[in-house]
Formats: sequence, structure tokens, C-alpha cells
Amino acid sequence: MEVKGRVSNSTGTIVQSEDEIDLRRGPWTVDEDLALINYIANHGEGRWNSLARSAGLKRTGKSCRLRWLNYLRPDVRRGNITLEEQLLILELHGRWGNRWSKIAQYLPGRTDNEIKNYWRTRVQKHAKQLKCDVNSKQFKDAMRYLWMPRLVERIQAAAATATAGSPTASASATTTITNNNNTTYNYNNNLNNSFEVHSGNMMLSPAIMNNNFGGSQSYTPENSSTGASSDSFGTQVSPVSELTQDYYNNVTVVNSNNNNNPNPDYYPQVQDQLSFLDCITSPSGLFSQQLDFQSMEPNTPWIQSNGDTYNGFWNVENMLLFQQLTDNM
DNA sequence: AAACTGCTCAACCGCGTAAGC
DNA sequence: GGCTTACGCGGTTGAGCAGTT
Repeated sequence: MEVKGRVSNSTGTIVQSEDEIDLRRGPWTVDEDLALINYIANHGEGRWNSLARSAGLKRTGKSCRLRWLNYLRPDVRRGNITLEEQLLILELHGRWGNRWSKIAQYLPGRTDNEIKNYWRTRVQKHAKQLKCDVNSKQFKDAMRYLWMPRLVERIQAAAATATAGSPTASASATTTITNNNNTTYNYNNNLNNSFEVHSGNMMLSPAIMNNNFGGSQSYTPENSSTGASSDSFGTQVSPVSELTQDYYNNVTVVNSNNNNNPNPDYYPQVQDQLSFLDCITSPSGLFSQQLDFQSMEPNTPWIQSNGDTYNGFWNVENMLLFQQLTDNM
């Protein structure tokens, strides 16, 4: 797809500025991705307009920035949104609304775009099914009193299953992924480090969850609820992720600092960082409004047997619960 | 097998704001 | 203070895919 950049002058005549000649739009090609990755590896990011020109990309700086931040960054995390992430998104959206980038700060590796898409496609869909506005009190209460407690239950269950079922593995273990072309990628280098960093910075890291829910094992990639959930981090690799991974494994963009963070700039310490323990237990915590997860009756199935949280939630039973909830208000 | 429908998500757009001159 | 440029954010679009009829 290639479009010529065109603008109209004061008389309405279509003119073509030098900068807009051959300006490309639409999906990025592998070559473009490589050019961008290569350029940023050598020169760093920022100054996106000049970067686009210098890298020989016929793209706007804006487009380059978006492609890098949302897709090509080595630490961008792909795959399904995990249960912990779902819970966090629901809670943080309740707190901040559509402040996607702010919410994304608490989900390392996730982009604001991804969270926004998640909210629009999954959460808003259920509001639509319930015939109420996503910002209505009814729907917010349904999320708070039905959806979120069930998510916590699922997270606990996943943690318990992982504790019982899998031997503790070394955090430095290699994760090997083989794609359809039988190309193998070992996640024991930078990305594995970045994964550990993710777990360390993650507000709802499995370690935290275990601590809060009675688990005692230390966190490892294998026993993480990330792995136990339907999420496929580490098992679902997009072509471009492979490209980036391959590039970073073989062409080498090595971060040598000792904190294992490949690029600390991506995850600045959030000033008012939340404590999940506080969220659950503190009277001033996020979930403090008469919400007691531990005493919630797990009477209604939260998920279907296929593990699909969303499709299984708004079943008849929960719809009735929702009805009762709204009737009592 | 073809047509249709719904969903997902990458990419674009417009706007507000910060920074630099 | 005003202008320009760059950046970042949130809203929206549309291509591609999967599922259904």
C-alpha cells in the first residue's frame, strides 16, 4: 500500500510537498521493521521525524513512533491479557477512566493501545449485552462485585494448581519456542531477563499474588499464573515478534546494566505505585469499598470449561445475580 | 463452497501540551 | 508572549481473520 502525500493549497489545487512524496501508510513490511529496529539499535529513539528520514523510511515520524512503541520494542509483551492484568485493568479503569497510558504504566510490556482495544472489545461488549452504559453505576457494580471477585478466585485457583502441579523451576531456565518454520528461539537471554523484570515490576506479579493468597512458592516462569492462564505469553509469537526476537538475539542489542532491565526508560517507577496487598486488604485500598474477596461465595461459575473468562461470565446465573444487584439499589 | 457477520487489533487521525527559539 | 515543532494521548477506522449460515 503506497499513497502519495497530498495537500490542497488555498485554491484547492492538489499539491505535493517534498516531504510527502512517496509517503507510505498502512501495514508495515518486514523490511521497514528491520530498518526501524536497526536504526534505533544504533542511534536510539526519539526525534521521530528526523529518525524516519535518516532511517530511510517513507513514513511519518508519528507512524514510526507508534510502530516502535506498540509493536517492535523488545520488551513489548504479546499474547492474551492475563487474569491478573484483566483484574488490574478493571480496577484501574474504575479509578482513572480512559487514561490508557496511565493504566499501561502498571502493566509492563502492555501498550496503551492494547489495553484500550481490550476495553473496547471485551468490556464494552458486556456492557452492551447488559444493555447498560459501560460507565453506568450498574455496570461498575457488576464489575466490582461479580466480575472482579471471580477473577481473583480464578487467579487463586491457578496459583494453587501451579503450586500443586509443577515442580519449581529455575527463574533462569531457558524457554524454548519453536515456530512453524522450525526456527527455535531461546528466551534465555535479553527477553527472559526482561520477563523477569516484568514480573518484578508487575503490580500483580505472581509472587505478590502468592504472598497474598497463601501461596508459598517462589515465582518462576513455569509456575506463574501467566503460564497457567489462557494467556500465551511465551507460546504465541507473532511474526514480527520473532523478527524482533531474532534480531535482538543474533544482531545483539545488549543491555549491560545489572538490573536486568533492557531499557529502564520504558518502566519508570511510578510515583504512586500501588501495592496489591493494600488493594485487597487496606481500608484505604482500591478494593476497600465493602468488598471482601475472601468471603465472596463462589456459587456461580465464573468461566466456562474452556477457560474463556469473558464468554463464560455473563451466563444466566450471573445475569440473575446482576439483576438482583441492580434491583437492590 | 460461498456469502455473511462479528471480532480483533494495527494503524491512523486530531487534538492538547511541552519544549525550543 | 507568540510561533513552530515534536511528542503523547485518546478516539476511530478498516483490513484480515474466524465462525456461522
